[in-house]
Amino acid sequence: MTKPLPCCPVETTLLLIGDKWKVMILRDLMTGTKRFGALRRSIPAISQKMLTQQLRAMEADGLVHREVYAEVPPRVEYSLTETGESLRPVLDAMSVWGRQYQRDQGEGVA
Amino acid sequence: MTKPLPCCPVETTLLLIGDKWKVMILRDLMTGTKRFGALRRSIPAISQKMLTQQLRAMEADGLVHREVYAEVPPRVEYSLTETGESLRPVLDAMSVWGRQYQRDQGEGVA
DNA sequence: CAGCATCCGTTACGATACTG
DNA sequence: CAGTATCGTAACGGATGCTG
Repeated sequence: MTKPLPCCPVETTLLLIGDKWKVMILRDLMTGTKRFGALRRSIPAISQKMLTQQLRAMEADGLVHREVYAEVPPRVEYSLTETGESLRPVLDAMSVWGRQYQRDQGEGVA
Repeated sequence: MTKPLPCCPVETTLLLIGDKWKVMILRDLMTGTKRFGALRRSIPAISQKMLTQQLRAMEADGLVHREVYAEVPPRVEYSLTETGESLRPVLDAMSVWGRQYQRDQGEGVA
């Protein structure tokens, strides 16, 4: 057990998606199955290490499905599991709030 | 500007509440105004430094209101701003999902 | 192409001590 | 009571090089 032991549901959720990269990966996979390289390209500035790491974590958490094709050159496709899909409302709520917040406060930000 | 520059609304939200401590503080303040010491006592294992730090950040972000009473002994009360209050649906969504997730994964958290 | 192992700098965080 | 300041460690995360 490497997890810092959540005490409430909110924290559970946060442990699973409360990460800059994870939400971006999720957002990306929300639009459909993607290859490793595609994810990497579509997420600016993410290192390969981080991408692998986060994907593995999310796979272990049952949010992401990893399909490995034994071909040459190798191909690995990532997609959301049902559980991962079920996060959509949560991410939407965050997105809606974030947008509203930016309108409220982010006016002065150039 | 210390913020890592968010590119999408989801990330904006995450930057503001995507933190173990912040959600706990928010949850706490959702039930009403609380003093510094009360917050500290109600949040297990948080260091005083972290509490101050997070509260200041949230204050700067306009989520939390800080009321200082010039008395002896000093008293400082924290409460949610309207913006902070508006996070309730988001936290609720996270809470609902987290609870469902725990049930799905059969994680019997003692 | 996808991924792992290693090194290594930066930052986060906790513990502690001091102040109004 | 509610902080601030300092310090040392631990973890995070990026860059690079090697493999199937």
